[in-house]
Amino acid sequence: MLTMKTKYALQALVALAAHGAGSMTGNEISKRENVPFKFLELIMLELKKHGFVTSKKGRRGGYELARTPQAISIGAIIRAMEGPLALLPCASATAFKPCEECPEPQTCGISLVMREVRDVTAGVLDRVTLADAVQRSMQAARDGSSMYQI
Amino acid sequence: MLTMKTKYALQALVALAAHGAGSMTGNEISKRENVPFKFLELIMLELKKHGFVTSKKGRRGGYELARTPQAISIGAIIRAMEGPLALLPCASATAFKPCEECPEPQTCGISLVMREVRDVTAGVLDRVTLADAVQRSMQAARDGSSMYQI
DNA sequence: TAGTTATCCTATCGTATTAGTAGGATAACT
DNA sequence: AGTTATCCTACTAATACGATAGGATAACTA
Repeated sequence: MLTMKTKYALQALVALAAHGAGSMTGNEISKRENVPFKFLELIMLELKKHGFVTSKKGRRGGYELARTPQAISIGAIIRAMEGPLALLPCASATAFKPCEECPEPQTCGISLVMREVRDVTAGVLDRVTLADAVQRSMQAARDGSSMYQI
Repeated sequence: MLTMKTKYALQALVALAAHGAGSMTGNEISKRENVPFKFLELIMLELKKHGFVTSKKGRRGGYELARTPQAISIGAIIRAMEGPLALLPCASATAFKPCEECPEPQTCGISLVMREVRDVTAGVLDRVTLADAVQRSMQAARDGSSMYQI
């Protein structure tokens, strides 16, 4: 399970992506996404340090995506906030660490299974971007509302 | 990331599967898998309550798989020890729970992405069994040793 | 039947993480 | 100068994690 921090980060970035060009203030994001304002501030700070957003202080300030929504993958966000995607350190591509109790890390069956899980997980998360998330959301809204339009 | 408890549980069950027919004592599993004995006891108790192993007390006692290794999936073990496989409650098939802050849970882009991740993750973990893990391990050992036999 | 061996069960504990909250410093705009 | 927004550090209550401890109970053996 993802932490609330990571979930809020995803919500904030998707909100910025959906908002299009221009910036949003912390207050706007907080209200739109129902995220506690002061907590959101910490998260935006972290997102800025990781290079996902830029910010401007003072009047007419706010946050903006540092890159296009097509260039930011969900996987990159989760990795930055949460750490590796893999279920075990010995199955991680980006942060591999053998289990010290494992006599044969190369032939450990559990590790082999977890590497397969990691590959399919990363396969989705590194391919899907903020733009995709926004688009899927709009598509689902269209599909849902069409039920009542027939 | 899985907790140590879940990882130890997987190690213990794979050890039992690899051991074949008959039982292993907590001591044997603990030594073979380098898991602290008293911690392992708690884990085996939990695995028993979840129906993965049976146990016998006293001399010639020990733990045994309750079903064949082919009939126990890695996913079932992880779910029992750790909870749902999904990254968010709103993306879980077995423990779905909408985000209370989400105005439109059906059309949330993040949720849609996470449901896709859940599906591919469960696709692997619910398909792969203890028997598969043991077999993959043996296969990897063969492949590895053959490098030195050419 | 006494002793040994193994699981069963409850309690405890130090550390780290999580999910925030608080309060002021700093920068930018009017 | 005043307002508005981000920046930064510190703090905190609650929970989870990774064990450890100690005795109760059941089963087998001599």
